Amino acid sequence: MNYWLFKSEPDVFGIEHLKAMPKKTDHWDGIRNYQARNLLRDDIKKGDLVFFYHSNCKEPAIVGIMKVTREGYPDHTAVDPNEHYYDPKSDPDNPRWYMVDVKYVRTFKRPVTLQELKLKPELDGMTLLRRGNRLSVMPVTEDHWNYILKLESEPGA
DNA sequence: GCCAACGTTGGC
DNA sequence: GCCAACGTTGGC
Repeated sequence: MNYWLFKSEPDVFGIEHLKAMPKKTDHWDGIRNYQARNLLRDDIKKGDLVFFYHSNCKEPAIVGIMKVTREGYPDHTAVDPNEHYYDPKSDPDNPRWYMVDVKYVRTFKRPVTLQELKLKPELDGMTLLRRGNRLSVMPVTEDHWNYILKLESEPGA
């Protein structure tokens, strides 16, 4: 079992949106970055746990946990011209982009903010904190995962 | 295959 | 709204 972190803009699709979906489940579509695509296609497995991260907002933070319920399969929004993330170069017979299904597990007792994460020497080297990092799907080590859960249980920063 | 131009991400 | 970082595109 592995751990991951997915970014999403709360104004577009936040953790509350996922919670409100039928079966609290949705597909994580729209990823158009090859490195992230490879993770979705090859490495992210059913049962893996994922931090839900709110990006590009007032208070960037890890806000909860979801679980992978279906492993990588072609992202159909890439071949639909009506979709915002339509990619005209993606061939329906040779899918370029992949997605997984995720299910809402729980919302954190409090958001663990980016600002707070940056202060912790225990999290040095975490992909999310790397300068200039723009990956929207990334791995989280087990140590970092457990440490962040511990932070959640402590009083706010 | 190099690299400048351009577009996007995302924190601040 | 600014801008640094970085991925992608396309001319050569």
